[in-house]
Amino acid sequence: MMAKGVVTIKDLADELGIAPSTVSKALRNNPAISEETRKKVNDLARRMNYKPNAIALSLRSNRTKTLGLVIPEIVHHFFSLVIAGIEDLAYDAGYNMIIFQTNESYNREVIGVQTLLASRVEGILISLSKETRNYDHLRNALDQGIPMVMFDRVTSDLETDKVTVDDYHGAYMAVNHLIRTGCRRISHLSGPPGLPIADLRRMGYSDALRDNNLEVNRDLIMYCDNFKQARIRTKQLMNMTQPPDAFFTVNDLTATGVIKSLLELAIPIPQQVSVIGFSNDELSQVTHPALSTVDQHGYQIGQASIQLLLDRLMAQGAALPFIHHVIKSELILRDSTRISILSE
Amino acid sequence: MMAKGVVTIKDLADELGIAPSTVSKALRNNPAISEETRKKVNDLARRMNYKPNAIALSLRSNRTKTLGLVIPEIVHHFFSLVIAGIEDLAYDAGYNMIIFQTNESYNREVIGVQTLLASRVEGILISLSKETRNYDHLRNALDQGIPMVMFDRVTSDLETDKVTVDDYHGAYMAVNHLIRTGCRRISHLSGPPGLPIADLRRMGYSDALRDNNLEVNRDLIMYCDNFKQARIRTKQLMNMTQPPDAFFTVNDLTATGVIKSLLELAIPIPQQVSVIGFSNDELSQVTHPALSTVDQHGYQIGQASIQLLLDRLMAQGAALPFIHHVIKSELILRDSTRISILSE
DNA sequence: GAAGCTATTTCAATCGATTGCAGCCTTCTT
DNA sequence: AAGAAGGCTGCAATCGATTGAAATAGCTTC
Repeated sequence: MMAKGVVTIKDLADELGIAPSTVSKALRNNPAISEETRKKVNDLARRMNYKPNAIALSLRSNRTKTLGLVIPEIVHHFFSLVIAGIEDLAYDAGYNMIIFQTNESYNREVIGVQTLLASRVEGILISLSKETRNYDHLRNALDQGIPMVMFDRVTSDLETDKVTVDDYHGAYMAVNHLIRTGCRRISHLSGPPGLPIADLRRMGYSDALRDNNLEVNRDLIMYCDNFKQARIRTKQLMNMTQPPDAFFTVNDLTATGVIKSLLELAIPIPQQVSVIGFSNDELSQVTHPALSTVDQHGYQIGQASIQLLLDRLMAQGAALPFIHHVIKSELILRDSTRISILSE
Repeated sequence: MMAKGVVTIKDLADELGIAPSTVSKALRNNPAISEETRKKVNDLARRMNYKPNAIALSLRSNRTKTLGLVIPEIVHHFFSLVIAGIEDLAYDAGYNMIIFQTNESYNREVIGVQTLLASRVEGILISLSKETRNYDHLRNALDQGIPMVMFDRVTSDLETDKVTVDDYHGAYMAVNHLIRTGCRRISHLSGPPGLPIADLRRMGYSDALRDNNLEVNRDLIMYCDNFKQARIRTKQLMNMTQPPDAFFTVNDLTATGVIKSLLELAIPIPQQVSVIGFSNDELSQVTHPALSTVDQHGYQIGQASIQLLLDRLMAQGAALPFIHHVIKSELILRDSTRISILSE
């Protein structure tokens, strides 16, 4: 049975000795078809396990029920959370997701977007690669009328819906908490300048200091966003004549490097030095002491992004205003920071 | 310019006053077309930013250049590594990936596979959900001639290519190392019975004990595979009159729970108690002490899986033998285990 | 000048499904 | 008994691109 591979409407028609168009109408419950024929067709379709060819349907309807996702790296807890959020809602709305990872390469991002366009995705979700400075590939997509939502790594050069976390405010809250618990020399291990999320977090850090009448000391700010570098930088910083009494890092992995180095130096956390990361990765609950951090709510970012895209698809090209949805970040206090000692 | 949306071959033909078939042949460098026409067509195509409609091509050629991936959860370091391995090679081979996550639900797995079939993917990569006991949805796909590769969570009920990590051997190596470094009462925190990867790791544990003439003590084996439970179980076990001197856990997150509890109990690691996890997640280098573990090589598993699938697609349905590719696991020794003290 | 060649181009069918319209067959009406 | 009406079914075009076959134009040759 069914050695021929895939069953088409024509196969059903031939089997029953009727026209393909009749079969099609019967399957779609067109009222012009008699009850008898309808039943015959449906029965046979079930028996032969007929499934409509989505490709043919797409060609005819010009709808692919497919969305494209372009993402820097899947192997990041944050991004995989975003993907999960997107997947879950896309699935409920009956959309397939084609996923491209750019590995932070601009070239792959361009090719990815082009491939998605060739596949006739109905919409695109994208988080920009670290290298991306030119947006022609995205303008191209927008010109073709493909709706787009940028999330997390966005640019103000394009008019699209956007979803970001309030990096600035998250950083501000974190640093403010450090100050309120008595820290005065707070070091910041930051991401590369020019990367918006890193810049925003650095600004939040600086502004929190200023608002508390603390000077921003450039010697305490380093560009360092991974575990290995953090190990080195921490020891350098702790060797200063006036070492920091707290670290605020651009991500959790960097913070774990700080913690590890501090433990090796036998510096008590948080009694002598406090540490706050950023992301609330899985690993933040696992360190000793458990890491205080800022939750980015990746799953919600994913959900908000796909929701904006679905809304726009629903609107059928009606001119909805562009929305920039800012997801609230949340300060998660664990054991790498002191309990608030200053109350106002 | 280009307000009409997407450019088709017919648009080019109308613009030049020639037939669509001529345009098509010119674009594909058919020798029957004059140099002059070819140039005119290619120039216009570039100017109007013509891109062939992949849907139409798929319908005609019956090739979608798309593969399907069904995976329990994206938000797992191991699985995201696998996806990355798959993505990278699929991309190089010119294939798109449609991804479905089942969230460990059998129903979603069935729907996912059916959707992939409707989308006419050319092949399927799948890691079974924890619930899956019936394989009709997969047999269905195989009957339609869709090649399939199962990875990590596989079943012997189906004849397909498979890629797994040598869980048994990894566990055996881990426990053997514990014994060689002097541990005698080794507890195992295991995954649910019936889940092949958990069963294999438990067997590796038991066999290593037996081969070293140690008894398998059922009191030291617990079903516990997450951080929270591990915190509780560890304290229970350490309260025994003869507490364990080592823990081997089914995954890294569980191991981090053990470490945290031991630290709280002020039990020195590895001097009094050793710990080995399984996976080599990002978090294993982050604990204090850094966690010894077994690397599953997720990225390679992904690469091996997609390679098997691509090979089969290349073979054009020729009857290749089914391959079960077992990826070597690797014991990663960090600071939660002692240095080998017994040499033979 | 008619037949034959060659170089180009167009026609038409195809992939699988959908759908407005035409057409056929019954049956009812007058 | 002829014509109208209504119920079903089939025809053909369509979506975008490809490709073998047919057609056309231009040119040579005897």
